Amino acid sequence: MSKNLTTRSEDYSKWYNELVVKADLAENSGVRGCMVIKPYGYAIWEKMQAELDRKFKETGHENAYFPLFVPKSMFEAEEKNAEGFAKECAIVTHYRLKNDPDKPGKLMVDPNAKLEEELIVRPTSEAIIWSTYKGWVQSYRDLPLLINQWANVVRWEMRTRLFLRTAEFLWQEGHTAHATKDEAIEESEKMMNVYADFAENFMAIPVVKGIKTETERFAGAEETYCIEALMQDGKALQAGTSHFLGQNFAKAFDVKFANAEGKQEYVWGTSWGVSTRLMGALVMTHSDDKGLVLPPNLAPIQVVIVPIYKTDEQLGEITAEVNVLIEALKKLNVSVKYDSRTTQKPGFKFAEWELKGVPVRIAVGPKDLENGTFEVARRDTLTKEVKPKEGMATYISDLLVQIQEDLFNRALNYRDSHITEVNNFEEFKAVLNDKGGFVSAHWDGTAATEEKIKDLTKATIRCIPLDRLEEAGSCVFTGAESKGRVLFAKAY
RNA sequence: CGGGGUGUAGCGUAGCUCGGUUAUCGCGCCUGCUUUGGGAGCAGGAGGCCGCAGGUUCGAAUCCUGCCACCCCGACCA
Repeated sequence: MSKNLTTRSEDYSKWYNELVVKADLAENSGVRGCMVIKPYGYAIWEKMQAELDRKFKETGHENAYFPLFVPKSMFEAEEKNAEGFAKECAIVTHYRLKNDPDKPGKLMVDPNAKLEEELIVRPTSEAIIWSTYKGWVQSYRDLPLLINQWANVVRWEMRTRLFLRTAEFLWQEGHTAHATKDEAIEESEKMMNVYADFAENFMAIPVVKGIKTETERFAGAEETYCIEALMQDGKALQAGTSHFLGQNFAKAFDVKFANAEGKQEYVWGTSWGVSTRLMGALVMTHSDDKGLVLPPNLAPIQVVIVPIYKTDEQLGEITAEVNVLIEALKKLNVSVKYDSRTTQKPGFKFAEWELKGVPVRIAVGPKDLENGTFEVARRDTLTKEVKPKEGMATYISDLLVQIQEDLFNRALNYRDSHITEVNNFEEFKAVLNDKGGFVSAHWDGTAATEEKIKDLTKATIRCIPLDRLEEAGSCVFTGAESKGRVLFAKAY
């Protein structure tokens, strides 16, 4: 395996390869850039799912499921969208194998089982969902339609990258239909905000909210809202998108409704999604050279307790003490694991749980039994302190809150100190190469300039920040008139 | 698809230029004893179609041909 995700470390490839495999996060299956997500990694994904699902329900959405296969004719109905994804589709052309007469024991595609019409393995589900919506919407009373789907999708990328760009990935995709343009725009913005809140408060990943330029916009959308995060190596990562689709899909799939006056109108649409890519963002935002660092809100195991003992008798005493603490922690909804394995030594366990990113480790040994204490270690700061056992559960519970906050603030400081305003192209290139991060610069608003800058520097416009100052300026590249600064960066 | 590289035990590797006993070393794994407050030590042990298929040769991990897979750099992209 090769270098995949990065931290601050310059020599990241080696430790990360170790990490991914040993941390049980995932292993590259080696099949067309697909990814096996191992149990520990999947537990993280499940926590993300649960939190997102809660937020979606809270904002009035329901889950549903649509087919994996999309008939080609249906796929191509919305032309821009189809064109945008055409180059990365897996296609089903046959439905049967048969014994190969030339190679005993081997199978071959049965040429007689060719499909009349090819099936596209969904790279995204707009087509199949909008073709379904046609039958679900007749009246303004049927609107809005607020649906989310948890699914896998396939995008046959030429080059893949663990977590960030795998051929198959897991995601959620929301698809909504509305009676008015304003309502649809409001929905897209709302979901962008849901994502931003999730990234920042749950994953402790600070993000910039913004809109994409026309070049970077989702194929088939009128406007793409996004959240952009900054990784520890200075590269940007698109962490989530929310699209205002206008009436493009409604027109392509003929989704109309009768308004209160009985007049037929096309509905207005949105779609929005986040994927397992967020797990890559998680690693690249918080991890260090000892392995993962998980924010407490996201950690499947928040606290691990490691006993240190010489005899079975000691272990018994320690376990009795630990059980009291575990009960108290559980009452405070802290997820705790007692690592009582007799097959590994304490030092080994310390290293292993650090690799897995467990936020807090508690060690208990004979000394602690004697003194009535526990040793508490933080994963994020790698600091240790000895604390009295009285009030330990509450202390830990508060500490988890503190760690969550500290992780976010640390990432935020890093991000904020890596947004650099530049006013000429020399400076632009220098900052990009020497410092990295976001470069905030004036842009003349043309795709041509965006393209040229990309060719010269590999930096793209990550977004036009929603909170940007509207000010007159001159484009960093052409000197032409600009209405405000945009964020450039090299991106994943 | 273009350019470069690599395939040897679960993982990481030496050997290949210049063919020659039983394929090297480390990690991991198994057994035993001693250990246990930061990835233990010693002793013993198991584990290999040397990517696949042909060819050259008395003899191939090594030379030749073809194929396959993976990685890196580009183009593409969440």
